Amino acid sequence: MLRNVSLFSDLPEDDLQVISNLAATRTYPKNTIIISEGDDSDSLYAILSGKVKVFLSDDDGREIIINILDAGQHFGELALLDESPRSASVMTIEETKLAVISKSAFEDCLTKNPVLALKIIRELSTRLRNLTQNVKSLALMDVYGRVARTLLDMAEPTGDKLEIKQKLTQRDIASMVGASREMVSRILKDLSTGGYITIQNKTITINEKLPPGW
Amino acid sequence: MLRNVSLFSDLPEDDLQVISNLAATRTYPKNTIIISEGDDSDSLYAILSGKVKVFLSDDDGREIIINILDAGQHFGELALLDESPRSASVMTIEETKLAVISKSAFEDCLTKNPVLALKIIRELSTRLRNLTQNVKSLALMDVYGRVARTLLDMAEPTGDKLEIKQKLTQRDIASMVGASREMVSRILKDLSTGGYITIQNKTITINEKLPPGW
DNA sequence: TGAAACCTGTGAAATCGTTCATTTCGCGAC
DNA sequence: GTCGCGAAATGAACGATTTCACAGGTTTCA
Repeated sequence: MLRNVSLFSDLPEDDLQVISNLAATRTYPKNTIIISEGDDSDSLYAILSGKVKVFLSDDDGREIIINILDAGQHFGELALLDESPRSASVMTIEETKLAVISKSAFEDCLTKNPVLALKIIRELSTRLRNLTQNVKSLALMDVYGRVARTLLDMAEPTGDKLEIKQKLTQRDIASMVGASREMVSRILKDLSTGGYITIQNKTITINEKLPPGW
Repeated sequence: MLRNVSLFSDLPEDDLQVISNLAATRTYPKNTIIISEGDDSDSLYAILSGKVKVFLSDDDGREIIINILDAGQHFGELALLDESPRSASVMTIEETKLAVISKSAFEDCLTKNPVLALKIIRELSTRLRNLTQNVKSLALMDVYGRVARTLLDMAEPTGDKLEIKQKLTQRDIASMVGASREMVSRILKDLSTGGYITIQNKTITINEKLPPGW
């Protein structure tokens, strides 16, 4: 089952076996915190099923979501690569089954498989790019633009439309773009009445016609 | 001279020699663009002397600075690791001497020195952490807080005070925190009259007494 | 099924930050 | 010295966004 985790997908069978033997499988209910920013734990988690959000929060409980991950993806490798405290928090957003991989097991594997290092580099790179774009839009775009960008980012082609599979509440979107829930409500309404998006049963579809500047 | 670049500091002599031979050394005047976001060039640059800023900008010319680098540091490795277009722009902020290293030379070196891969991973990790913090403050803090955080981040202990070596204009700070120059002006004044910082000859010193919440 | 919890829509007021306009300051070039 | 120019200060107007308040909906789950 670890074979379906992208990070391990082309690892030799025996290494995977080793990891697999050392990994614990656990199931967490919805809304459970797996990692808290600042902790100095050092496990790597692979998502076998379910969904989690990676986020940052301040003392007032305001939060910003920087990623939503699901089956086949993994998280927690950063603390393990550079031995620093957790840089973000992770919480399940539905019941989630995780494989917990210890630092030592992973390190063994890393030294034996140089390919894995490359894969990690590749991955850190894309995360760096995403975060960079995130900084850019937070610093340079208004809320309207950020919502637009986020919707486009999450949309996948389905038929001849772009559709956002993920069911998101306005609160979720607000946390992703760093804005208030009310603002998102008003913007979604604007986009909706403008004919740019269609919302049915919490699923957002982006129509052909795009607002100026998209 | 490449030996002083942190990335290469513990590379075997002969590998360094190879890179050194293949690298071109160039000197750029102040305010020269080395890399533009979106380009698909793929060189790695090591700073031999001088200083550059890594930034993102939008069509209106507004910009956000995500990093300032100087001698011994390097940039441009991302495009080289994952073959994507440049994720940010880089411009000299004073006369700067750079070693330009080709993709192939670097890749050779990377496959021959697994240590280098680890070093890169380590480095990407810290950049990821920094950017993550950046997103956090852009999303959750007000301008006042972001200026404060940025000043603290840049300060180094000198004597019994914290001092910011780097001479920064208000415009620079504004671009680093994603705010208007005027706002920074007002905030610096507040911090100054509050006795929290002292500005002499464009050098900012942070005093013991810290505003609430720091 | 019914209550609690959560999501959504929307107006009005308040707040934060930008933009604009103008003045002043500091400094290097000549 | 002083001219010229970018940097900095500052008030005022404007604009974007948040906050608050409240009124339905919808989902969840005991």
